[in-house]
Amino acid sequence: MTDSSKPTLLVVDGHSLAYRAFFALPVDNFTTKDGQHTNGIYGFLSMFVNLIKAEKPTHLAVAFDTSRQSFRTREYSEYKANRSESPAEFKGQIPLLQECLAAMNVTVLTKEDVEADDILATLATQGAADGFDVLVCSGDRDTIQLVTDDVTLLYPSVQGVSQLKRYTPDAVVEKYGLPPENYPDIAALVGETSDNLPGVPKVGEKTAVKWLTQWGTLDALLENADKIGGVVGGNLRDHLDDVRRNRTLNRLLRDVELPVAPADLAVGPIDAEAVRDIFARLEFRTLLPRVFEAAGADPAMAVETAAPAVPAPTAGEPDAAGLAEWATAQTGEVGVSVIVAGGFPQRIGLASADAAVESTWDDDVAAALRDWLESDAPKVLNDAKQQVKALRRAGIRLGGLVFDPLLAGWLLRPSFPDKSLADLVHRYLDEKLPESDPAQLVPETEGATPGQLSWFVLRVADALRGELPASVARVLTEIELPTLGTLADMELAGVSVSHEKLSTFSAELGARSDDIAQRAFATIDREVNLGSPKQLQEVLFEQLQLPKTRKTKTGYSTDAAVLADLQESNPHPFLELLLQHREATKLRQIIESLDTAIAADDRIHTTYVQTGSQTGRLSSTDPNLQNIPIRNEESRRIRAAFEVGEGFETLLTADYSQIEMRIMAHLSEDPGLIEAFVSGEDLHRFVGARVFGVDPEEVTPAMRTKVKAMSYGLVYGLSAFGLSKQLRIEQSEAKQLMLEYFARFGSVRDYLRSSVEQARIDGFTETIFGRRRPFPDLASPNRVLRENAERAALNAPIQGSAADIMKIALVNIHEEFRAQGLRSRVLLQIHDELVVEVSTGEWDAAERIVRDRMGDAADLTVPLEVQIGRGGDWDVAGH
DNA sequence: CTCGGGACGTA
DNA sequence: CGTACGTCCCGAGA
Repeated sequence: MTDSSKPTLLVVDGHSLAYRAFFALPVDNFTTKDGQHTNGIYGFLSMFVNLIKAEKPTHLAVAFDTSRQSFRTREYSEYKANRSESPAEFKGQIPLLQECLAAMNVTVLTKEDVEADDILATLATQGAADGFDVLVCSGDRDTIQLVTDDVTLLYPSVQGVSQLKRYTPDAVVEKYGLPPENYPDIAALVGETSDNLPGVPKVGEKTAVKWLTQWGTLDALLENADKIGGVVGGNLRDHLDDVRRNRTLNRLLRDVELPVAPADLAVGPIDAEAVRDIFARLEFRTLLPRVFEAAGADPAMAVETAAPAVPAPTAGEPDAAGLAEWATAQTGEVGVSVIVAGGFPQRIGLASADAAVESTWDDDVAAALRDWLESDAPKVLNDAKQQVKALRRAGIRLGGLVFDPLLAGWLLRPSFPDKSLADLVHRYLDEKLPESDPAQLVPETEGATPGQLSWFVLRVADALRGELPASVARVLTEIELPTLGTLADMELAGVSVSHEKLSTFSAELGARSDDIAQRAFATIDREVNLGSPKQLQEVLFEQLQLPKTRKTKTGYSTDAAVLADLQESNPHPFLELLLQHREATKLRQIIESLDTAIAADDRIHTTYVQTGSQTGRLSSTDPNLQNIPIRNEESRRIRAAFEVGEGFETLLTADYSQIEMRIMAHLSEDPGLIEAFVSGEDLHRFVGARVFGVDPEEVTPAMRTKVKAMSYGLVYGLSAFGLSKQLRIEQSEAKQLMLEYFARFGSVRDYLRSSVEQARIDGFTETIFGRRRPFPDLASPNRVLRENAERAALNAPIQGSAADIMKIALVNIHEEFRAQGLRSRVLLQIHDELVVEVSTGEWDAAERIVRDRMGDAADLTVPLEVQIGRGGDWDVAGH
């Protein structure tokens, strides 16, 4: 037991423990979707938090080796020379582990020319002298020499890093028969295979201990080596130098110069935001609460963030007139927070830099504030869309929205969208937003009031503005904020969907999938759950003995591509039926989820997540209307259920043709590609003619398919391997195709190469309009990670520019419809397509506006071509 | 009950 | 060994 009155210093050898974890944990279970291996990090941290929870250290440090070179390798070049190079998969984890520790506010120590254990020895020695109870945690047996009454060693057992054995002086004596300070003598005699330090042949621990007990010290033993008989005595005499060398090398340095003393290592509060970020990157989920728990278990490690330096102003509660008076008197920006309940405003709070007011929302407040809310007076709202929607339901169209911290935060860091004001307050103000605990009936802490929220919103906005590069600030002001208002209207409008059409189709599919299932069961003489990949694997690979397919984390793949391959090589009726069953049930699921999403107004109101992608695209949820099937004839019946609403004349669909290839032509300035688009010829026919050296009319469908796949693949960073797989052609042919392609469109290759190179230099990519996306992994030593980043970086400016263009077009169309007093409205955006509900008599005007505003949304070196369709439902309109 | 994985729909 | 998303179901673990 440690003396509870003394502070406890815990020092850990990060390298050796992470290395053990690396081999103990299966890498398959610890790889991020990007391919970063995390088993060493996970295993170390898991052990580490358990250790903190159990030992509750007051002071803490983790030491790492800097390299394999140290003073020991200089003294004895063979030192550790038998160790194979540690795998690259492990090395790449060390910087990330150090990042985790930094986020947890744990001091990380390294020093050139010494090993981690020397740092531990130094800290342990100083700590004991300074009155600490010291815990040393290392996987290197040499640290046994550090054990004293004040220093306890925690050593991982053979079971792995989760079990730690405690070495006190008594425990050392019990295990080795000698006190800790003699352990290096034993080790010097026996040798240490893992350090490539050979000892005396045939001498093990037993003999070493016997000798040392007999002679008292190693020196005495070595001096009297000639008195020892037998073969082992001879061996000892032959290896005296080895033993002396071993003893020199296994003595840990206790006087390494360090930038810190034990007292400087006091455990501090963890940086909750940073921990969340790095853990999210590493895809650690279960570990996150454990870290917080371990941190919370000790007040010294508690997650705490400073209270605001200046407390939030107490919000006044004037009456409706007073509220309006306060608002109109403001000359600067005003923070606004509308508390929404059931889709309508419930409370509203306003704040300036030093004052706040708030009120419950009622008709009087709405009437009093309407003019100001609708005016251009500058306002800042966080996550404004839902508040804008609530106000519109209450008959007020918010004006003067100049900033939204949530959007700004996403533009700065699209890979970690901060989800709430609290996240933003923490990250950008380093303060804690007062929040009441919803789990408590009577909350201990008061949450911020609407007026105070608004005050925080304003301050976060200021902090964010300071970080936004000018080009990104323009994207916010000119693209994102106007888009926000447009999306609010689109969501409120919703799209009319026929319950009848859906339910008829669903019933058909239900009957069909049951029938298919029965027939499938008949072919294998038993019933299984066709929706269970696990049960399917049993059927396919055990019962039917089909050849094993692509490996997955949990076994072998049974996806559609794999099943199609199997059907070709090993035909079996079950395979075809399974595919049909998948198709029918998938469609049915989509239909059912759409059906349940139809609201009381017979329309579906999706939610567009403006911060939902890393490239600048929107995403759509509850339900997702951006993935409604279209690829086969039957699935289009789903689109047919999306109808023009009552009181409107028709649906209009408008989509950009080949917008990404056009952006590629613009960015690469490739003369051939530009000519293709300017000529107005079918793109793939034109490209095919160039690549295959024939006239455009001689391009066969097969040739067209190939160049089409090639062109689209370019935008994604497709390899020859991928191209060959997709086209089911030889890799050599795919390679040849790429060579021919680039021979004719060389600037495309130049552009793609240089854009990734520029991103490597800048650390980010940029769209035509200045939207940025950071790519830290372009510099990663991990090849998988780096190459993934390269493909994403290749794609980001193209996909992102397309997203920018569509947003600009969408906003312009929406605003022109309103400016011209049309009832027609945009309902849906599906990345490069818009669905518009056209009011009676407005077709010509609407069609012209859509075509023009999509066509002139960006000024590229190639024209933006738009295809328009018309019909009473989405299926017809989309043709 | 939550969570990860597999599968699959779209651009 | 092709970018960007969201949703469903299953099965494992709490």
